[in-house]
Parts: sequence; structure tokens; C-alpha cells
Amino acid sequence: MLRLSKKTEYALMAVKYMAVNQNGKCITVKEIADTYGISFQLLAKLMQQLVRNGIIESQQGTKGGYRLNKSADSILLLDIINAIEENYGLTDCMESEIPENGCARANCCTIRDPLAKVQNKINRIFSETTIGQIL
Amino acid sequence: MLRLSKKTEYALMAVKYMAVNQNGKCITVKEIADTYGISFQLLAKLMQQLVRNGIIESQQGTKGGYRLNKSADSILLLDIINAIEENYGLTDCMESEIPENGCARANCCTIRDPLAKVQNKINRIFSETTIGQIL
DNA sequence: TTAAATACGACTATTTAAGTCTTATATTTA
DNA sequence: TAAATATAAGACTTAAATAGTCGTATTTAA
Ligand code: SF4
Ligand code: SF4
Repeated sequence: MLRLSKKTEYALMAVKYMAVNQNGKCITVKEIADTYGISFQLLAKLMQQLVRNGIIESQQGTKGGYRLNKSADSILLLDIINAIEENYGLTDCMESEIPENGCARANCCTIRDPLAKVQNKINRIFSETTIGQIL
Repeated sequence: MLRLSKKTEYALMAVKYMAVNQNGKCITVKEIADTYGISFQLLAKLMQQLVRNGIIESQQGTKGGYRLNKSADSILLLDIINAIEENYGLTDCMESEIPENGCARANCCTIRDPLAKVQNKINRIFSETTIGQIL
């Protein structure tokens, strides 16, 4: 299917929203979830993942929320994919988390290396695209 | 997850196998399935899809099998993806089968157009990669 | 006419994605 | 300091897509 997960779409929308609408102030999960009709609980957890990956920072408590941790131009599409997509990669054997294989067919596989080259090209596209570009 | 389906991997292996091993003669599903440990029934249906998409041709009956319908260099990775991946596209709104949307959030979505550009770049990669290149 | 192959639709099982529930913690403000 | 508002986080459930199976029909060479 080669599809971006909905989680990644939501995270992208949220980061773009923050880039456009934050002006020093914090932005709450509720505000973003309401704007796009995203489940609050689901988006909340995505925001937490973005914090853990250093893309945004949080402020707890009343008047709390989130804001970008760096400029929109320095946030890559690949950063968000890596933060949110669980097993990113064209094939099982290319998951960034597990450099070693995990595929029973690895010994007889004739397409692994060619696909790895394709994967590199795709990664390049994702790292050439920044949030700044999609504003 | 952004993963190629196993079906597409199998189809790629099969097409590459045919490119390497056919010399005029037909190649059976069984031969390919046994070589790579792929389910015979599953691969058989993939081969049929490749026939319908004009990538290979079939010969029924005893001594039957499949052979490539064109040169390895003129078979694009994108051809095989389009033949096998059911809903190819980065997002629900980009499925090649349904040019029109199918997404409830389309009205408020701020990432559709930027992602469409990324999709085009990915399509370019897939159409620049041929079976000839991965031999 | 038999054996070896493809053709194809319906079905099942497994895995992944998507969303929900619950409880805990931090922080501002009345 | 209590109440209100926000994030933090793990367990759980549901829905959808992927992967694989089964059964039967058809084609064709020997
Ligand atoms: S080794 Fe080959 S079959 Fe296994 S996951 Fe990688 S590409 Fe696919
Ligand atoms: S319109 Fe936006 S939310 Fe809907 S599928 Fe396309 S990118 Fe995703």
C-alpha cells in the first residue's frame, strides 16, 4: 500500500499548525484536534512522541501546551516519519530500528540490495522536504 | 509503515527470476515458488495479475508457464507496484484508482498538496528503476 | 484420456493501524 | 491550598489491511 499512517498525517498537520499559529504562546492538543477533527487522545500521544524526538517542547499545567523546538525550516519530513512511523522501511529487512534482518528469506533474496538503493532515494526525498516548505 | 507488500516483493523476485532464467522457455510458478519458499497459490495469483497488466505472458497446459512480455529494461518498478499494490499512494486521497478523494478531512486538510508533490517524486523514483537495473 | 500446468473466486487467519479508557503528574490561578 | 487545566503514559479494544488457503474449472502437450 506504501501508505503514510494516519498518525503521521496528524503529526504533520499538528506541526504545520504550530508553525503557522504559535507566536511565542503555547498551543494545546485540544485546539489542534478540534481544528482538524482528530481524536484528542490519539493526537496527545503523537505530541508526546514528537517531544521525545526533540521536534517540539511541552509546557505542562494550566496555560500549558506545545511549541516548536526549532525553526520550521530545520524540521524535516523524515524527522516526523522517524518519530511516528513504527516500522519505517520498504521491507522488513530495512527497519531503521533493526539493522539486522528479521527475514527468513534473506539468504535466497535477490531484491534486497536493489531495494535498499531505492530506499535511500526515498529517504533523500523525505529529508529534502521540510516543514518550512509545506507552509 | 510505508512498506512494500510481500506480494510486491514476490512479484519482483519472480520477474527478476524470469529475466535471468528464461531462455525462450516457459518458467512455472512452482519453480519460482520453490526457489524462494513462496506460497504456490499466492504466487500463482500474482503471476495472473502480472499477465493482466501486460508484464508477462502465460502458456497454459502441460509444458506451460510464464515468460516476460517485454525486455527487462522496459519493465519499470512502478509497473509492478501498480499491478500488485492494491491501494498505492502516500495517503487515502492519492489512490491511483480513485482520483477523487474519499477522505472526510479533505476540506480542512493542509497537507494534501505538499504530500502530492512528494508522491510525484516517489513515483519518479519508481519509474526510473527498471528490472534491468536490478539484475 | 491423462497429467501438468494456469485461472479465478471465495474464504480464513494473522498482523497492523487506529482509536479508546484510565490513571497519574505538573502548573497556574482563584 | 484547592480547583481547574493541561500534559504523560500504559493497557486495552476495534477496525482494516495483509497474507495465505481452499476448491474448482480450464487449457494443452504427450
Ligand atoms: S531480505 Fe528480501 S524478502 Fe526479506 S524482507 Fe528483505 S527484501 Fe524482503
Ligand atoms: S485529504 Fe489530507 S487528511 Fe485526507 S487523506 Fe489526503 S492528506 Fe490525508
